[in-house]
Amino acid sequence: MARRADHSREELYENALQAARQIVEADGYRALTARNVADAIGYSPGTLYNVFENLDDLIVHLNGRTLDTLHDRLAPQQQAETPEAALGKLLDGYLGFLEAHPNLWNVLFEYSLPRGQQPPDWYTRKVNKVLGLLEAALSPLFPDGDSDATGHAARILWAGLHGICSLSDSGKLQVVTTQSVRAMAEGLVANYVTGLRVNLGRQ
Amino acid sequence: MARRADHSREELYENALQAARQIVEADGYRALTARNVADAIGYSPGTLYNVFENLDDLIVHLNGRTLDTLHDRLAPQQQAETPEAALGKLLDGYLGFLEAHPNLWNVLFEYSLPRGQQPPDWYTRKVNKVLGLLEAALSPLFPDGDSDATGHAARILWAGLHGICSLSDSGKLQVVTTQSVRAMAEGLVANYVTGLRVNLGRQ
DNA sequence: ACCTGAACACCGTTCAAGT
DNA sequence: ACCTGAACACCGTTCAAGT
Repeated sequence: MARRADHSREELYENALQAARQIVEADGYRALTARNVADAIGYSPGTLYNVFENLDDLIVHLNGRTLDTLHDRLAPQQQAETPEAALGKLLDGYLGFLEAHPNLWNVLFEYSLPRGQQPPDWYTRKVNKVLGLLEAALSPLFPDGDSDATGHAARILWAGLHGICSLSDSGKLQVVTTQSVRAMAEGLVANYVTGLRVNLGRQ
Repeated sequence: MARRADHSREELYENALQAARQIVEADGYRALTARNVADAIGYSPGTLYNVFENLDDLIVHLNGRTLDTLHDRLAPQQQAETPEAALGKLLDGYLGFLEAHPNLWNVLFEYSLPRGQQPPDWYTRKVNKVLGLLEAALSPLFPDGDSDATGHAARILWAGLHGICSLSDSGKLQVVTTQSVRAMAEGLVANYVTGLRVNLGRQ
């Protein structure tokens, strides 16, 4: 067999990522296998390893695109009078994204690189870009422009919200509470921000 | 081949769960396979399906034991003057458990039942028992004895802390922050509890 | 140079066949 | 009644062989 060159390397990359996305959206994370992606683009499994290092690498690229999509959805809703209002908009956008693309969100967070392995720099940059939106919303609470403290608070709040969303996604929340994800997220944000206001004013 | 009856059904159950625990502690979640457990107890894979419904069922039983261990570690440290002090002790205990048994903790939270499937009642009761410790710590903040509100707050805080621990466990936190898990958890608890105090007093 | 497809070393789960 | 072990339908990944 051999060299078909029906598609350039770039076309293969593009087709594979689009197929991966469709497979995930349609059938979830578990259906995202090398064989399924290869089938969908009409190539053998081996060919994928010509374009991607391995399946992990393909998933990181898919998740990179998901981060871009998420950022583009959240970025426009940035102007708001108060941190509370800005966070409310971001939360709406985030939960809206989760509802629109539950399986993509699931891969984004349920997948993790093998222990000890780090994502590429361009990937980390995309994560920080999304986190930047949260920092911008929180920054008025830190009037001395303490960007370190703002960044820390943003990451704590992000991680906290992630806990709510991920426990809900995996079904672990429904069995111990009747609260909705939205109610819990709003409860967390409201009290955390009040706490920040009070404790920052105090010092 | 055939009936050995070297071990009763109860002994097989016990041996399998102990082997599962050892495999997880030594080599992590991924090493927990039916074949590995069967090997470890000296039986064939098929025998496991005589004792457990399937591998999911075995994992739920393992996680049930982990929940018991966690509860027994957290329960003794219950008397404290303030909610803040009580939460500090619980947090210490929880992070201590995580450090002592990272792989068991990982299975407890990374594993989830197939979509739509619910854990057995006895399992949910164990989860709620641990959550009860958190409720007890928070309850002084709700002087009118509003157990619904206490339960909601406990579950929000628990989910938030879970987000921090799980993002850290999967390596997603280290690449975007230099904060320690403990610092983030303390930051979340401190501000959330301050927020609760202020917002509950206000209404 | 590129692609194939068989191969390797694994999975969870089932079940006919044995004692 | 209990246990085995081969079998089925899958995995990710590699690589000799082909064009």
